[in-house]
Amino acid sequence: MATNIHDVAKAAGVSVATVSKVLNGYTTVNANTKERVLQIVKELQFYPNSAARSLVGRRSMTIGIFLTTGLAHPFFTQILSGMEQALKSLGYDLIYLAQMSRAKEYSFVHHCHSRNVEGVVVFGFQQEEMSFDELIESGIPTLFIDLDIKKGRAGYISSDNHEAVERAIRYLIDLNHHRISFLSGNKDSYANRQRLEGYRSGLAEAEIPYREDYVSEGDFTREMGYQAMNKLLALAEPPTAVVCCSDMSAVGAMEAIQDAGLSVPEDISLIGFDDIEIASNIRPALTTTRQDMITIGRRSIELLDELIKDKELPPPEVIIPTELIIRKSTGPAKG
Amino acid sequence: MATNIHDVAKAAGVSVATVSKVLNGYTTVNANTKERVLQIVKELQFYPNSAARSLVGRRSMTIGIFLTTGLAHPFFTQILSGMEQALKSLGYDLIYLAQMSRAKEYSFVHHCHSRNVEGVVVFGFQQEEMSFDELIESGIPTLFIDLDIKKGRAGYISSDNHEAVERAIRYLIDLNHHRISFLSGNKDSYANRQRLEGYRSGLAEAEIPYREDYVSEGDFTREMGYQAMNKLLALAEPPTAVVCCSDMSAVGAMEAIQDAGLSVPEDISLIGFDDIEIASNIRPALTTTRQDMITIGRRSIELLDELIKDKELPPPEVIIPTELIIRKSTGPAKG
DNA sequence: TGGGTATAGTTAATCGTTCAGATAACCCTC
DNA sequence: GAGGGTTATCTGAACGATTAACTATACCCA
Repeated sequence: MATNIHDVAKAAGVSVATVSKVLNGYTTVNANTKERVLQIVKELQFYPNSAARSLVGRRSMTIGIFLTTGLAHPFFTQILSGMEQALKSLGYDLIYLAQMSRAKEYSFVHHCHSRNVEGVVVFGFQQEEMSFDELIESGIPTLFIDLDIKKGRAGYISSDNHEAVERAIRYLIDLNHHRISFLSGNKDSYANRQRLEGYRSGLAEAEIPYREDYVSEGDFTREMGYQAMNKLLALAEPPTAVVCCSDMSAVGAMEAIQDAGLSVPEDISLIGFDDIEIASNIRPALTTTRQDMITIGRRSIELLDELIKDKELPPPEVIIPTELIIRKSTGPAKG
Repeated sequence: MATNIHDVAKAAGVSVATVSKVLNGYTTVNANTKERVLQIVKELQFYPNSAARSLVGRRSMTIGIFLTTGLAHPFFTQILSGMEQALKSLGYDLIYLAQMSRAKEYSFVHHCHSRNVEGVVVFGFQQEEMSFDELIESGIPTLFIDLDIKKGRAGYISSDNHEAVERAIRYLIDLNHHRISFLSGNKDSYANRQRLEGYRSGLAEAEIPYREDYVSEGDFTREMGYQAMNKLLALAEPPTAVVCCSDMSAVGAMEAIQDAGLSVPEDISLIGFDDIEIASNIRPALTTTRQDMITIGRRSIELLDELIKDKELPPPEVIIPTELIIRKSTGPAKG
C-alpha cells in the first residue's frame, strides 16, 4: 500500500496531527519540525489520500464536467485545453461523470454529491427538454459555457455573439452588400439568440429593413446549411451575402451555392462562425468569426474557483471578445 | 447535507449494515426488508458517498486518463466518445489528473494513488524523454492506446497500422504505381514504426525495391508534410504516389504539390491516414485510412476493466482493423 | 426438551484524513 | 516557586461507508 500520514508521522517522530498541520499550512508548527516533516514527506513520496480528505469535509479539489451535446463537439478539446491551464495552477482535477444516464433514478446532481464535486462546468447549447433547475437549486457552484443561466451560485461565460454578428454585418455593408441573410442555428440556443440580435442591430444601424425570409431556421450542421442555403437561393431576390451560425453550416451553404452553379465570393459572400480547422482549409477559405475557446475554457475554471471559494459572490456573467478573420469567402457586392 | 446511509437506515427501521448489504447485493437479507430499503433509498435519493466507499478499500470506480500529447489531439474526442459508452455501462467515472506537472516532486503515479484510481488509460505517441516505468511498476492496471507497451498489468490497443499501409501500397500498385513514397511521422512512435513496416512489406510483396530516399523523416504535422513533400519533389525521379502518416501531413503535401504547379491525383496520388474531418473536405477529397477511434476508445475501457477485475490476466494486446476510404486524391499512374 | 442449523439482522472495527480541545513545555514576572 | 501566558504538540472523535464477527430468532428433528 501507499504510504499514509501515520508512516510520515512515525518517521518524523511526531503525531499525525502535526503532519497534517504542516501539510495544511497551519502556522502553529515549529520551523524545525516543519522542515523535518516536509523532508520525510518528500522522501516517502507521501501524497494525502483525497478520499479521506474529502470525507472529513475538506475540499475534494474535484470539478465535474457535463456536456449537453455529448463529447463529439468540435470545440470540446479547445475548451478542455484552456481549462487544463487553470486546473493545473489551481490544483483541481476534472471528473467526467459518465454514470449519469445509466440509472434514471439517480440524477447528475446526486452523482456530483456522491463524488464530492466542488463545482461543475456545463457546456453545450440548450436543448428543449433539458432542465438545470435541480443542479442550480442544489447550490453546487456551476459555470455554464454558452448558456445564459445566472441564478444562485450559477453563472456563465460566453463569446460576444451579439457583437460578432453585428461586426460581420458591418463588414459586409462596407463591402456594399444590402441583401444579407442570417443562416440560423438552433433557435432556442443562447448563442443563436444573441447572434440573431446582432444581425438585427447590425442591419438597423445601416437602416436596412429586417426581412423575415432572409432568416432561415436550422441547426449548426452542414446538412442544414446546405438545405437552408437552397431555400435562400430559391427566393425571388436572393441575398448577396450570408452570415452563417457555424463554419459547418457555412460549408454546407458553400456546397449549395456551388451546386447551383454560382461561386463564392463572386456571386455570394459567405461568413462562418467559430473558426474551426476546416474554415482555413476549404476553398475559398472561409471568412469567419473566431471564438477564443481557450480563454473561455481557462476563465470558466477560474470563475468557478472564485464561486467555490466565496459563497456570497454574485454569479459571474462574462463575455469574451471574438475576432473577425477575413479570408477569401467574402468580397464586394456585385454591381 | 446530502442523505447518508444512516438516514436510510433510520427511515427503514434497520441498521446501516443491512442497508449496505442491500446495496451491495448480499443475499442474506430478507426479500421484504430488501424491498423496503430500496424503496427508501429511492425516496431519499440516496447515493453512497464514493469517498467513504473507496476509503474502506472498496472500489473507487474511477479511471484516470493521461495524454502524452496534451488535450488538443484531433482524435481525443472520438476516443472519449468511445470510452463514454463503456464507462457508462461499466459504471466508471473518468478523471483527468491535471496537477501532474505542477509539482515535480509528486509523480503522476502518486497522484493516481491519492485519487484511488483503479486503472489508467494512456494515449499519445511516445516522446523521447517520456518513461512509463514508474507507472508500470506501480502495478496500476494500465491500458496504452497507440503505444506498444505490454508488461506487468499494462497492455495496449492500437489500429492495425501495418496492414493499413500495406493495403494502401497494394491499392497504389494496382493503380500501376511503382515509385511510391512514405511520408513518415515521428520516428520512434509505435504507430509510425508499424506503418513503415507495412510500407516495406507492401513493396516487398510486389518486389519493388525499398529506396531510402523515398522515405522522409518528419512528424504528423501539416508543415512537415509540406517540407517533406518538397524534398521528394526535388528528387531526380520523384515518386508518383505518396502514402502519408496523417491527414494533416497529406494536406501539407498536397499544398506543396499544388504550389509546384502539379496536381493531385493526375501527377501524384496521395493517401492520408486517420480520416479526420478535413480529409473529406479538401479538394480533391483525400483517399485515406480510417481509424476506428470510437471502437478503440470503447475497447480500451473494456479491456482495462478486465485487467482491473482479474489480477492474473495477462496484459491484452489488441489490434483494431482499419478501412481504406477511397476518394479523389488517388488515380492511375501516368504513362 | 434439547441441540443443531439456517436465516436475518446488529455491533463495532476499519479506512486515512482533519481539527477541536487537551496537554505539555517553556518563559516571564512578582 | 506559584501563577499566567505563549507556543508547540498530541489525543481522540469525527467523516460515511464496508464487513467480519457476533447475536437472536425460527425452524426442524430425534
